[in-house]
Amino acid sequence: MAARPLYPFAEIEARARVLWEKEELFRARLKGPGRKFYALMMFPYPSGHLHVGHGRNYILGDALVRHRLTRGDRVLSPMGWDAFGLPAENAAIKGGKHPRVSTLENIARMKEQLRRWGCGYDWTREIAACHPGYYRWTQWMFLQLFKAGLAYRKRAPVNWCPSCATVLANEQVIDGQCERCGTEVEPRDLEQWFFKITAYAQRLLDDLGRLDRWPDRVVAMQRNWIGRSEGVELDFPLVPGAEVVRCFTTRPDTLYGVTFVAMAPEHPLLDRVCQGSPRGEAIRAFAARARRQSFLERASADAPKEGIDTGVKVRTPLSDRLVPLWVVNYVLPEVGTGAVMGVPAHDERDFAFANAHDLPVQVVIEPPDGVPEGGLREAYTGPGRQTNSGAFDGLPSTEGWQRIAEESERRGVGRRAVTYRLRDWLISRQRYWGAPIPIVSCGRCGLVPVPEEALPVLLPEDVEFRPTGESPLARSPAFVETSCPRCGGKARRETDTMDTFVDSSWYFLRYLSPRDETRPFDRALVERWLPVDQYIGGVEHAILHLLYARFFTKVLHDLGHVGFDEPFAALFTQGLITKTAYHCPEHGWLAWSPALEAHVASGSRVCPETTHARSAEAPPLHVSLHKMSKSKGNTVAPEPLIERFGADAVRLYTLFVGPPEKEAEWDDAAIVGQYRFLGRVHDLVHSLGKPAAEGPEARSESPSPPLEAALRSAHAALRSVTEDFEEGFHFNTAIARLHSLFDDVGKAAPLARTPADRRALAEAVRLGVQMLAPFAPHVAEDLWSASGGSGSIFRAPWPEHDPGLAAAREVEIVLQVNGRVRSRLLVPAGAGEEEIRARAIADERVREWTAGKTVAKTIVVPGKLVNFVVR
RNA sequence: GCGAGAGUGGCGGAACGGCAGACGCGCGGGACUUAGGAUCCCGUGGGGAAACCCGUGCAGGUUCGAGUCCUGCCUCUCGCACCA
Repeated sequence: MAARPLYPFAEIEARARVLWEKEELFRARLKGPGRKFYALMMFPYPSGHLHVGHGRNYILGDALVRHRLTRGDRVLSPMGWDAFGLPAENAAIKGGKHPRVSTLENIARMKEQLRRWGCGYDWTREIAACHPGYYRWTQWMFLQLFKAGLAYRKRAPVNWCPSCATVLANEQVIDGQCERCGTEVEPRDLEQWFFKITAYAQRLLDDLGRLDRWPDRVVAMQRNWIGRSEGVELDFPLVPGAEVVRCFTTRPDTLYGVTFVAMAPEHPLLDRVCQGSPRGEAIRAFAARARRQSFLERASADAPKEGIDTGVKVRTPLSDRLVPLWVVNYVLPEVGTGAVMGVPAHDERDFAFANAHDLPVQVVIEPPDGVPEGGLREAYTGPGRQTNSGAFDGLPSTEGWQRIAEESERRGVGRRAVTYRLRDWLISRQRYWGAPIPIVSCGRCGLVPVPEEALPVLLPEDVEFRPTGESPLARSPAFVETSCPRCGGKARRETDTMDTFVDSSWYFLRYLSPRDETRPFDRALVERWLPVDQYIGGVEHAILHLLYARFFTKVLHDLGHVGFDEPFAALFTQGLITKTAYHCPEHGWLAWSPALEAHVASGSRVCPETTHARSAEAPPLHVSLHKMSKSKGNTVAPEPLIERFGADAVRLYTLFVGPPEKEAEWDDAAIVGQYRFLGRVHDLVHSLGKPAAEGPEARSESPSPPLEAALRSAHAALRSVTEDFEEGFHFNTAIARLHSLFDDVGKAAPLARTPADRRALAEAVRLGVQMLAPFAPHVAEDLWSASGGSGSIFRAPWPEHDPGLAAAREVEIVLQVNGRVRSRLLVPAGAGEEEIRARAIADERVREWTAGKTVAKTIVVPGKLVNFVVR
């Protein structure tokens, strides 16, 4: 039974939507007077339904955009769809619809959701990554990188997800599992396409320093991810032999402590080593076994450190000793040079390995407390004085570091080097629903790029979606068989598609000219509108998407396509919305339902899925907070809430739930508070109606104290709410102020008697409604016209606060004795120190507390407090 | 281990070094109702009859005054991680 609504939000919201559409409120004016403001919200993947967690992003951005509109800025707030990707294809495999069909349906549904939330965009600029008019230019981007030598193909050990039947980028592997389906990832050697993002590692790192309007957290994560380390490459010659094993180290100061050298089982010198060793076969067998382990297994901290002594020796540079060469599982081919020098005394891993395999420990950095009796019990990794280090003895290790690096360079046995953790970006996917890589493979000409004028390379419609490890495109002869653009001979198309992160690495450029069929973007417009003034999105994209978009922008800059090299001037990452999720060891994640919630609230920890007799021993429910996700069944759909409380109340609650950069726990029940508030405001403003025409006395006379107080409250609120829009976006406190303001106004309203009173009241109401508008835009339109405003409230300029009114007329001074509040005093706002002191001393309560004691000191903070220090 | 952040009522959360707990939920009481899980009003950190006292993860420190600043811990969250 639907209770009668507190106010007719359904009609009000429908009317407001019509007004905004008629007014074309969000239509961007790309040229003309006024400051430009490019507000960008990360475009969503069209999964089918937005939940309230997504809403936080869009509502925050919408409030910001609406505020900017009232500031007279030329706002560009576009929206689009990150529409390629695995889920649509997986759905097709399950026997459903073609990915194109399901994607378009999802887009339509989600667009309507955004509309119902009241989020406004310039829909004339809508883009979808799966549209040929878009992916044509994604392919164009690929060609630019290819021509610049930044896209290349190579056989490489890659992360393979057996369930999704595709390779994954390093970034898509979480704890050794596929980020999408959770299946354990396997290592495989495959021909793959890469973007050479490592060529930009240093610049991506350096330019982080310019991103002063990005969250520190995100900058730190990117820095971490790029993972620069400075060190020295040292050459260890095989003895006998001409080859050298090259080791990268960040601790050249420990060179004299090397007691073995360890290399990865994938190391290119492995064959050569096996030939020179009587144990060749055993080494080969060990290496083959180690290679089958996943990188995760080998790289995890508690994995057993296995290795085999090759019997081959290498000569250490400078220190000139013969040490054994080992092949070990814990050295990875992709890191550094794929070989490390082993210094058990000063490296924890080497210490553990040396202990397990009886290798000597040679101390070369003196710990501050000396070496304990009986040798080191653990590796000493701190700084100290060089010892047992030949000519370098006695130096502090920091200096030893430099001197050994210099000496190795001078003798040609080493060189300073920088390595990065960042790997090249693997962009090929053996899947259908993505942009085809625009390359043709010709027996005579090799890999030939598709000419730009021949783009797009269209995705064929009729393919089978069974995942086999090969792209579905490979099974479409009409797609595969083609002619070489260079020699005209028979050729085959590349059948892999691009990682969807490629699509999203440049979309912010396309919004400026979304329908342009002649070029990817309009340079003149892009130069005028980029970088994005405010980017808003989830912190989950702190590394991947943002790093790739920065990379693309730098590449486009270097190739002369744009004049800037950072795409996003300011970034705001909002915190996740979490909700309690229920998990049962037997039944997995249980979909949330009111019944389940009640079940758990009743104190039961027994899984409700188990209804039969043995339910007493049924597995218990685990209840914990989780990010909203479909797989955990704890998503909250906005529709029922909008139905019951209206979009404005849901918006207010979403913003009110906590500071936007922090995680917040969703609670449906708490929305009612915002709903009640809006109901009160609605009734209040409608009961006051339109202000009558003022006589001259309304201006000249001053309002009575309660009305003046309400007006002062409005101006004070305006000052602080305006500040919230300038930085931080802490709309939770802004909304709290509006609660208080309308409370004050509601109490003062019945006391209005004179024309001056009514004028003050009308102004307080008008300011309150204007401040409310960005957060609760629909009802604000209604209140605007009910209180005499004309046209859309978003066409009215954001008000300026009156500093005289925003400051209180009287202030309360706290009177302390020894730091404890004992009394209070009301003084005029501008009261000076002497006046306050005199009145404070005269205060009766103060006299009681200071009686018989000596006042040692009196602190007076005008406008704040007086503190008497007594003994 | 490295990096970032957070610990405040029953809950979400407020507090330029200056009245701790704004605002909201919940809860208690009342009003209005045939009725209420609607709405409105009042109350709501703990102790105490009161005066007052105690309270912001723990231990110190600076200060007239510390949730806030400093030192050292503890716990939790997030990111990275045998990274050579």
